[in-house]
Amino acid sequence: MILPPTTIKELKERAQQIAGVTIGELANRHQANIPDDLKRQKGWQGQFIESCLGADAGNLSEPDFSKIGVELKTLPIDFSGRVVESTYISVVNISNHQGVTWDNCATKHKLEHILWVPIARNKNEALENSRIATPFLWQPSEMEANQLKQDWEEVMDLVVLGHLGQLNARMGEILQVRPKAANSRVLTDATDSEGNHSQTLPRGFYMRPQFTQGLIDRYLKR
DNA sequence: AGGTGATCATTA
DNA sequence: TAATGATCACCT
Repeated sequence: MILPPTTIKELKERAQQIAGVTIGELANRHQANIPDDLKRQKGWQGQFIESCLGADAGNLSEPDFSKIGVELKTLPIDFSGRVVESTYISVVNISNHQGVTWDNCATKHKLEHILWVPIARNKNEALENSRIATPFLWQPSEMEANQLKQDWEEVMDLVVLGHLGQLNARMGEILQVRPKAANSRVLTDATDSEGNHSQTLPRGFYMRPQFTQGLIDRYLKR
């Protein structure tokens, strides 16, 4: 176990130490085994980087580095710097949203300060050849923060009104809503538009690749 | 069951 | 081929 960083500076220094390193080299340093692929261990890279940097929030709905309020996100890119996937942020609270506002929700807290760890890989190439690019700390600008809030509130307004059928992945400029469950048969409790109990597929908030591509372009390129 | 970490796989 | 919908592993 690696102790959690107690300052932003300490986290920065740790992040800098993995810049440019391949997953294979990092696994050697930590005497960790690398899976053959991610088909059955989709979160392996993210959890591996977490353990390397000392994330301590476990599966609490709080930022990974609890003492300094920083969330860690690995960001898959290809070797030309293209973002290849969306970024999961948090669950959409469908069944227990009473009293939850943008300002007190876990989604906002996670988005307030993120350490992005871009990891480049070629599809169909061994995971050990993935290479960590330069990690960077990011905080939303005022405009970005406003847009994030708007995206979140549009979704939660539908949830509060019980208009769950209107939730879809086309909503949202930065954040979108997509299924987040073990499979499509999983159900979570909900309330429909007439106030009756119902059930629906659990959803999560994801950052659109177009947005994270903008971050990569800003931070990783000149 | 519902969070965390996400990527896979099919559709449009 | 980008985007949507589906899925996998681990943890509490």
